[in-house]
Amino acid sequence: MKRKPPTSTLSLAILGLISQEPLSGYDIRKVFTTTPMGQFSNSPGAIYPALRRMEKSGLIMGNIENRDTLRPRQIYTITDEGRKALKKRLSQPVARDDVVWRMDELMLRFAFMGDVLGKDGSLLFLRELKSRINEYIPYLQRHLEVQRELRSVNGTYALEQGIDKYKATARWANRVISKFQESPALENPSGRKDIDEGGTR
Amino acid sequence: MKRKPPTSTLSLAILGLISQEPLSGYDIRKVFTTTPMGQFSNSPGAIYPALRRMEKSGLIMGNIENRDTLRPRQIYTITDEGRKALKKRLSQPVARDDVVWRMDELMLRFAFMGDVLGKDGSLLFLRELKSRINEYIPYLQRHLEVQRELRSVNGTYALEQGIDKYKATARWANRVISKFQESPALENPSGRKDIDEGGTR
DNA sequence: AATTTCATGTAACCAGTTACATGATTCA
DNA sequence: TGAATCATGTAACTGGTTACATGAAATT
Repeated sequence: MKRKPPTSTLSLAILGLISQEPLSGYDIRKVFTTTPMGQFSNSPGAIYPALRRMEKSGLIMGNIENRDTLRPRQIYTITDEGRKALKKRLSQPVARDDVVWRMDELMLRFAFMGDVLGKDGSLLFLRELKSRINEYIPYLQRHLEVQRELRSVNGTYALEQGIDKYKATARWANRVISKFQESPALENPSGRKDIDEGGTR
Repeated sequence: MKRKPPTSTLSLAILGLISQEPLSGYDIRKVFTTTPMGQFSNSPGAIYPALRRMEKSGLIMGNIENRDTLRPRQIYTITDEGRKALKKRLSQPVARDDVVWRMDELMLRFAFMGDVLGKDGSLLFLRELKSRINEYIPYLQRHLEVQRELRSVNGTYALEQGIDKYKATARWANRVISKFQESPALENPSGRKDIDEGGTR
C-alpha cells in the first residue's frame, strides 16, 4: 500500500534538493548543517524518517551504493512521480494563508522554482506574492490601531515589526520582478541550464 | 506527579495572555482567531490540551465558573509559579539560535515583556537582538556568494530576501530603541500601569 | 424553526526534537 | 592510538492538525 506523499516543509526541501541531483541522507544533512537551509531542521531523526516516507509514497527511489561492502550508502533519486509532485507543489497559487502562516515555505518554493517553472513561473509567483501581501497589510494595520488603544506599547511595536517584514518582502518582490524583466526573457522550464543566464551580474 | 512545564511557542503565547487577565479556553481561541496572534495556532485541538498541560505543571489554575449549571466555564488564572516561569522565559538572553530558528518566539517575548520586565528589560532585549542579527548577517552574505557561484538565480534571490528581513528587523529594533530612550525613562517592571506611558503618540 | 454562537473536548494522524547507538574509516 | 568524520539509524517524547462530537443558548 502506497502511503500518500508527505507535505511538510522539510519534505519539500528534501525533494527540491534531490531533484537537482541524487543525494544520500548524509549529503542532505550536510547541506542542512552547512547552509542557511538548516532552518528546515537538520536532525537525523527528522531527515531519515522523512526519506523513508517519501520513498514509500513513490516520490524518490533509494539505490544502495557499495552493496555488500562495509559501508553502504543509500543514494536517493527523484522519480517521475516525484518530479510531477514537486512541480505541482511549486505551481500552487499563493494563498493568503501561505502569507500568514507559511512564508518560509513560500521562499523555499521560490528557491527551487527556477529550474522547474522557469522565469515566467517565477514572475507569476512573485506577482501573486506581492498581491497577497498587499491585501494582508491593511488587516495588520487595523490591528495596530487596536493595539494602540489597548496601550500595549510593546505589543504595538511587535506588530509594527511584523508589518515591516511584510513590506520588506513586497519591496524585494518588486526588485526581483524588475530584474527578471530586464534580463533577456529566456524561458527555461525544463531543467536544462541556459548558457550564461546569470549574465547580468 | 507534576509534569515539567511545556516550552512550545503556543504555551508561551497562552501564558502571556493569561498573565494579563484570567481567561477561558474559549476566550483564548477568540483572541487567536480574531487577531494576528493567530499565527501561533488557533485550533481547539492544540489549545485545550496545552491548557491542561500547563495546569498539570502548575503554571496556571483552572476555576470552574457556573459550577453545576448547564454551561460551566473553565477560567484559567496564572499562578505565582507561572509568573515566575514567564519572567524567566522572557528574561532569557537572545541567542544566535533564537535569531536563526525562533524569530516568532522572540517577537512574542517582546510583545509580553513590557509589563514583566519594564522598559529597561525591553531595551536590553532589543540591544541583544540587534547584536545577534548583526552577527548573523555576514554569515548569510557569505552564502550569498556561494549561491551566486552555483548560478542558482532563484536561490540567490531567496537568500537576499532572508537578509532583507533581518535587516528590516535590525532597523526596527533601532527605531524602537530610540523611541524608548526619548520618552521619560519610567521603569515599570511590576505590572502596574504607568499613567500615560503612551504619551508620545 | 433554523442558524449561529458559546464552550469544551476527543481521536487519529503526522511529524519534529533530543539523545543515544553503532561501527567503519581517515587523519593527526 | 585517539579523535574526527562518514553514514545510518532508533526510541521516547512532545505537541500540532484535521475532523468530528456534543449540546445549550442566543439570534434571526
